[in-house]
Amino acid sequence: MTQDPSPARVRLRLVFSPDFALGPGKADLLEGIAETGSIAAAGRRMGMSYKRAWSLVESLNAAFAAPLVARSRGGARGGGAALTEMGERVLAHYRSAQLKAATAAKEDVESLSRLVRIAPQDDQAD
Amino acid sequence: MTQDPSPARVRLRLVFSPDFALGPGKADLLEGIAETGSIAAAGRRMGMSYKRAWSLVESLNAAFAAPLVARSRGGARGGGAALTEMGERVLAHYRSAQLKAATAAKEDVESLSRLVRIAPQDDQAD
DNA sequence: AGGCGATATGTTCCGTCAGACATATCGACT
DNA sequence: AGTCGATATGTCTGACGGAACATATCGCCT
Repeated sequence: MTQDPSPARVRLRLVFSPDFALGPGKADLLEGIAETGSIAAAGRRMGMSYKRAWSLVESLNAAFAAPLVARSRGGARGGGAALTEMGERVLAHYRSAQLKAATAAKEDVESLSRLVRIAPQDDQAD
Repeated sequence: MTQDPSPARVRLRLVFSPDFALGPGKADLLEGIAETGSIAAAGRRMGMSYKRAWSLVESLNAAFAAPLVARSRGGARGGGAALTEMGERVLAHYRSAQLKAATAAKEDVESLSRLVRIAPQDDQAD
């Protein structure tokens, strides 16, 4: 009883300035880069064009005190990208914030989900 | 010391389905309707076209088990709109979720804000 | 009856953003 | 030297969304 089919996903967006915000998109991209070691691969994995992935990395690197993603060109396997220490820290903090926020809001979100007409959701797009 | 100029605003977006989500925009609109008693006035107040405000109300009313906004046409002052009991509940739950989430994520968000290059923000648009 | 002010709804137009293509460049390795 | 695979960057075009504009409708009040 009291089934919880899908209490709605909670998306957290941190708005630092009118020109820069950190949300699920950039966070997932950072995670993808950490795991694949490549901007292109991370982008492909989440169905994003290389161009878009690259521009997101640009804005991330420009927004923080130090670059989050270290890129290298050429070489044996063409090149690659990896998170810097700063990148790891930013990602970790975002994930932490996300988890804490979702946990804290859980009660209210579940209440809201019960008021929604239906709410069928399958994949976790974006 | 340790001034907290602007630890970034936390925006909460509740995604119920691929077709419907509840975020700051709709929440503020609901609040505006509750305060002004009019869709048009609420829209104007937040620099939004009447058409857009109206369509947001449409989607809100369609998404929940019962309408959130009761509208009336004609009459002494032309008509108006007000939140239903369901509307009040939804708004209250969203505000509560927002507050709890922001509080829970405060630590991490402040840490992130300290890592950002600058972060000047003035008004609270959108 | 006519006016007023707000809801209701359609149409048109335009700026923006994202995707698709197209290259250029780099550097270790064979 | 040439290949390979990834980063780096520019151009163009189509789709989407929002703004602007235009009406229609409703119902209390004067």
